[in-house]
Amino acid sequence: MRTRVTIRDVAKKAGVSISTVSRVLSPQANDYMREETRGKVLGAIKELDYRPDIRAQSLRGRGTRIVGLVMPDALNPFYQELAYVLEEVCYREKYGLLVCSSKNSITRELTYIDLLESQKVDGIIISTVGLKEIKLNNLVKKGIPIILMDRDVPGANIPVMFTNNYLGGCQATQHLIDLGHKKIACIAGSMNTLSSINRLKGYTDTLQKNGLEVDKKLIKEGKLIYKDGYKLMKELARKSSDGFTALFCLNDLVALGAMRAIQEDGKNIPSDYSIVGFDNISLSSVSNPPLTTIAQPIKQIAQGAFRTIKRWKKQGLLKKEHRFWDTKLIVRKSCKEIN
Amino acid sequence: MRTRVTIRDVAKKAGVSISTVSRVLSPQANDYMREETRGKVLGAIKELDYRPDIRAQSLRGRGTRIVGLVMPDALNPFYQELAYVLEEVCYREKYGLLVCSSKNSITRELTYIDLLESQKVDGIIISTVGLKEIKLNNLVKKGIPIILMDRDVPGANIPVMFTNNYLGGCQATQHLIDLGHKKIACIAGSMNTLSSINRLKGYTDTLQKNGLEVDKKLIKEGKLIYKDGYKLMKELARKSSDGFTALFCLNDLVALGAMRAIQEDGKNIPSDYSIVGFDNISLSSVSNPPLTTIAQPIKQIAQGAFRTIKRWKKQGLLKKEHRFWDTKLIVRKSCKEIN
DNA sequence: ACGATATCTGATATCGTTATTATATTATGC
DNA sequence: GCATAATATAATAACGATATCAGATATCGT
Repeated sequence: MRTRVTIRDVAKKAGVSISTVSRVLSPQANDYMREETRGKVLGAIKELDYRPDIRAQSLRGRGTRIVGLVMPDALNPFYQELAYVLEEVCYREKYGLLVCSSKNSITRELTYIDLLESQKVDGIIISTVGLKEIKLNNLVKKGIPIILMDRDVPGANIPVMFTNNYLGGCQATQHLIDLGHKKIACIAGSMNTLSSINRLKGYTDTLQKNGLEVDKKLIKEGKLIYKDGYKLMKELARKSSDGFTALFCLNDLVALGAMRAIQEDGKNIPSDYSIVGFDNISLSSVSNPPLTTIAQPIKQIAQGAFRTIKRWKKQGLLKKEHRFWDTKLIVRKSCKEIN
Repeated sequence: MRTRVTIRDVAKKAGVSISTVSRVLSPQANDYMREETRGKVLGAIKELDYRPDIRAQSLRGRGTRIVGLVMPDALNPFYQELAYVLEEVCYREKYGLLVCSSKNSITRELTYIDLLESQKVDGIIISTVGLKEIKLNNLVKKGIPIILMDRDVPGANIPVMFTNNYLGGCQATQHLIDLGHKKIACIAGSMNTLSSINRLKGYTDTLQKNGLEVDKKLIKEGKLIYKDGYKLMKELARKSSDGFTALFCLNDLVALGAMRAIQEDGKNIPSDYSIVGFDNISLSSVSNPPLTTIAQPIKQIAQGAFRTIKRWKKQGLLKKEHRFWDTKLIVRKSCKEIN
């Protein structure tokens, strides 16, 4: 087993000093070098198939070229797709992405933060379950850029990337109203996250703005998973006396669960119920019928988070940076006009 | 902005030398230490909220505690679930998982290998698109454990973790035969991967073993994605003169696409067609009807790969290690007995 | 009380790189 | 031809940790 190739081996083979090799690897300002020397070095690098050791580089003040992504639920297609686009962003800049799922456990989240801290990652992007202000500020003090997604932590001076969930809730509801629906039910998340609260507020505000009544009986709370969508839709349908004709689901998974429940009962979508989801997960475009939904700006969030990290590393944290990106209505086949 | 906390700061605060701190951090054999001293050090560590720098540790010969996962398609639920269980395995051992999706591009794959090499990861787990023997052996010579999944590369002395795809094909087909089906169609992948070939071979062999004819017209090839499942099922149904009653799909995504096509044509599952998929992705348990499928041993693959890496690092590569794990039939509601 | 051994801690070289500083070589101006 | 500047390379000290070796103190037997 040949041993590891280091900058020393390259220098030896090229017949120059390690400084010269380093100069080829990472040129400084005002660095002169003969083309011939540079050629010799590049030749040796190629011949030995040498790769600089990022750990060693980073010890000398360069970054580790790793960012950590901490998400609460790696089985949720929305986060999977977020991870996917973030990976793409990282790839383009030759960064590695370390994915961590906290599984909604605070302990796990903290353990992962520890790990990322030890790895001295260049930044952490997190949709946090339970990080507190002090912990966050400590991380910042230690020089680790950290970006929040979707959830702000009051008192912490940390950038946050937000989806404009309120707008999404409005868009979904308005779409249904525009199609003539007057009784619109809603399957919501448990009301402990800001994103759920804002989507629901978009829903209720839009109803009221259009002179429609908000009927508490038509709002069901649960976890934003397939199973709960199924279960809660069954509950809603049981009291069909309420006679709603449309349904806004706080995410696509829930919408798909609800669709399943509806179809199981022999009803049709969109003839009997119009449905709008949220997230625009890839599944929603191949469901039966394809689901009308609200697309989250995941590309913008991923790019925004990554760029903020790079800027932060370079120039320090400038000011509290809260960024909102707008959602977009994606019309497919799960809604129908009525009168 | 407070600067980074290092072992030096801890030593200073505890009033000991950095050697002593290091001894607390990573005890050697025959290391003695007074409880009092150890306590002082631990106190200082806690007070300063110190985390050892893995980069520096790894420079001194310890690992980086990172493994890289390279997969061809991060949008395929099967790989997503594989990544999920692998992350769990890593988490338990306090390793980080760097996920890389090659998107079926050889260039991307190579770029990622470069990145992982530079990061000096402790191991690479890869379902490769196009790595060649030389490249692999070079990695090994450089001391980077690499584990293949699903695809062997002839000539390379690299451990491979296999799903027993042949068995899976047999189990699926036998299940349908046991239910009385005589004409069983198959939607296969494009025949350039070993796993597809073996699943299909399981299918044909099992048909023959049971005295049934292999009808080429009932075998459709395509990509193993939802869309192709939909499309190919439509093609199969068009020539309904062939009169098949059951369908084996080479993965669940394809099966779900086929189900959609069947239901769109007003037919029922399992009354009109019995269907078996492959992979047991989480989606398959919530489809309508829930899909009978073949579960891949992803936990075993993930654990096997990880453990092999650790063993390799410790003891070197012992011998060519090809491991097969068996699939398992998961019976749900997409198949029906006929006579 | 002395040396031998056991127990505890510190000084230092090292890992693979880069940044700073120093040194060597060539070119330029007068 | 000689000082000066411009160009090109090398020597060396860090970065943050660990492992080796050496030094200091405590314990013990005789």
